[in-house]
Amino acid sequence: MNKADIVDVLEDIAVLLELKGDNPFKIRAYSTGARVLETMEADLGDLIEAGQLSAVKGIGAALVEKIETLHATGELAYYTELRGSVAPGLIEMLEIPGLGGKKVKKLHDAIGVESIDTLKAACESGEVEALKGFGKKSAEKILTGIANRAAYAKRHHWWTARAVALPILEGLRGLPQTERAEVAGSLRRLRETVGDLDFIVASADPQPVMDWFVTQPAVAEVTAHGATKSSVRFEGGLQADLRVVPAEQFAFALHHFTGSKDHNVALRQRALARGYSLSEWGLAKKGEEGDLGAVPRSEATTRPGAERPGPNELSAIKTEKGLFKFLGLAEIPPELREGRGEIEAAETQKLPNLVTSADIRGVFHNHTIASDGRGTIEEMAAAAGALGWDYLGLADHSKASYQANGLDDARVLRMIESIRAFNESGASAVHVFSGIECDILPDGSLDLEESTLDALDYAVMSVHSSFSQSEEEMTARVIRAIEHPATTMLGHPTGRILLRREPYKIDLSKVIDAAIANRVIIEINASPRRLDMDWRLWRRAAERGLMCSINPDAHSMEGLSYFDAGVNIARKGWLEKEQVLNSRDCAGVLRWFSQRK
DNA sequence: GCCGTTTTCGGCCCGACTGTTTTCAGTCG
Repeated sequence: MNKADIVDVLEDIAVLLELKGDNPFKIRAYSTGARVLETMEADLGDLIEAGQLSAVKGIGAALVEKIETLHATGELAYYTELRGSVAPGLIEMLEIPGLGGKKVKKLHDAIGVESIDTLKAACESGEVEALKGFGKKSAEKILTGIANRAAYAKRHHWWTARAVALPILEGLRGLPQTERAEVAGSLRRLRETVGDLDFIVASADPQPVMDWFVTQPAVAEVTAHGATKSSVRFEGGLQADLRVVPAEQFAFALHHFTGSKDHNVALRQRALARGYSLSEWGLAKKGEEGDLGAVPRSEATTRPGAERPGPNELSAIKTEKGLFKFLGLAEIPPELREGRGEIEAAETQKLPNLVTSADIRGVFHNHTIASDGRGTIEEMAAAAGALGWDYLGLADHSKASYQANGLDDARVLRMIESIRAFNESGASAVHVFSGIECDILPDGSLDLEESTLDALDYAVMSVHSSFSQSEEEMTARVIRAIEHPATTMLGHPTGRILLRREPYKIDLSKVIDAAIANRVIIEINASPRRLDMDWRLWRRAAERGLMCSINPDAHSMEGLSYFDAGVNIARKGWLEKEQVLNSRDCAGVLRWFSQRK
């Protein structure tokens, strides 16, 4: 069994234990183990062979044994028994807001609820509200939760979430009571999809801010409305939390709610090692004798032996940068806070100098009316000029993409001529490169004649068919295309459509090796629905010499702006300017193209 | 179940909010 499947089993075990009402810390140990395994860079097989799995922090003797058994046999008696002892319908009940392991267990044990259907019936018959610990409101809330289950569980593309968040953020900043306002969470960390929005506001007068937030026209439902925290759900299902804090706590709250959880845990451990307890409230010095962690701050200050950082020490921390500095770290950009080595890098001044949108001088993978785009050469070039770019690459589909009106060899040659004429007309300061998005056919051969490909400035090779090939077939198919001398870059290497279509099966580590060996670029397809290749793979691949191109896959003039989403992914992948081809000027790009040929 | 400059037991992040209670448990992030 591979690593990803083992991660799933460990997560499953945690959920099942929760439903059985097991020790919460044991449950956490399984969740932690799953996360540690998932984010681990080393190869699991190698680690097991070397007997080093137990050296990984968070994986102890019991997990080592279970992971090794799963890796070797694909089965685990403990897991099988556990699954047999919990009604399968209980698991999905956890998706209903307000229901956790204990309440689900109680519903099951006390009134025999075994599925969402029987739960619905029990709410409607009054059985639930009669249960001790539940009441009329609980039953109503559960029914609402069941009715909206699909919308609640849904994640949203980063691009979409940002469009919802920005007007709210602007509104919050415009309120007279607001001193500072930011959006935190996965949106700020630039994750490819976002589950909910977290707004943090600094204000001495929270109530008007709360009231404004819950009465916005886009709000479909108010799920909490407290003194310092409110939660709403917007049309479309996106949920948002607002927290209002005093100005002196803003940096701590912003950091805390930006996450990720793994990053926060690591940073807290670092603070503890230095004698401080870190929370969204701030930093508190731990007492000399005994731990004051559970004591409210107001009491802690009056307790003998309790020490907090002096006023100078604390008031000096007004920004996240100040917080990191206090802990001996360089400022870690939000998009790197994923618990993947950023703290070690910040400690040793080895954080990357991340590529920015301003570094981008042009983009390569874009379509025109020649295939399935909406703009002409002239219109696309003008749009590129408006973005301040030096050049634009046009790469329409090839003929195998029949549904997209792909170009055959003759049409490609005519397109090259049109682009040459456009460049020579002097009508535009933007230089247009002639390219193609050429289909990789099921056997790994290319969809156009070699002489046609040679006449182009560059070629992007992509898979658009036979997605259901085996991993071996797909990997061999793509590598064959990478080895073709006409190949400049590989387009959307997994074919995934976020929240809609799974990636096809492919061994990307082999693909990356082949790309490096053949000096072929892999793109970050910047379409907000793709963001492929995934950010998690870039750091190691680029360190080993893989070149990136950030490509919006624009099918219209507006689509060019997607490059921003691609820059986000490059930043999450620790990429610097030098590792991104389209941060080079025209001459630099031409040099790369000519060296490949 | 994991961990250890508190090292084989006894902790494990912790505070806000809700709904049910009448002082708190459960959920959530």
